Amino acid sequence: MVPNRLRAARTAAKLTQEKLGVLVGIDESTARSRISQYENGIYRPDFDTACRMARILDIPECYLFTVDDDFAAAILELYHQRK
Amino acid sequence: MVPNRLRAARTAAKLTQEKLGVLVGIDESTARSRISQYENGIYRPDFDTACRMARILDIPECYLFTVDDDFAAAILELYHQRK
DNA sequence: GTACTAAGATTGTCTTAGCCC
DNA sequence: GGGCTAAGACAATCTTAGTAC
Repeated sequence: MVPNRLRAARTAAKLTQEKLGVLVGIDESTARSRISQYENGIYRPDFDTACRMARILDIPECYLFTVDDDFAAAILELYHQRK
Repeated sequence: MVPNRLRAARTAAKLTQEKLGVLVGIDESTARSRISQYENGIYRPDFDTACRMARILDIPECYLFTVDDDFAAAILELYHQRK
């Protein structure tokens, strides 16, 4: 997962790290720590967790795995066109 | 990573599991085992390995992380349009 | 030759318990 | 409140060695 994509999508959704973590099913005692580790590139979530985050943030899961910024933007467009 | 996406892209590229593994920098003594484990969903590669595989297979890395088949096809189209 | 798998070795993430602003 | 991080606990992957077709 690309750490910056997660942070960008979370702040766009106006959620705190803890709120996002709890919404995807992480225990509230560890949600803050884990999301922070993901956004700072210390650790990577497993694919299922990434998919749940994408669902909450209303983005396609593959957006979180796109390195190129322009291609990432194009994917978001494609996603909203199809909704 | 979605195991079937990797297998589909590898067979489309007409590579054996071992050949793909070696091309992405995995030692030839373990390449066969690891790619097999990835394609059968036993283990998941780390993101860097997935990106190197995508590069060899000429697909966007995010294609390997797209669950929906139709959206995956659309991403491939988008990728080839932009090349 | 090609693909698959069990199990110990290895490397990763997760939780806990704090910290700073 | 919101975000970040060190370190031990824990769970994942990787390598080895071998099987099956």
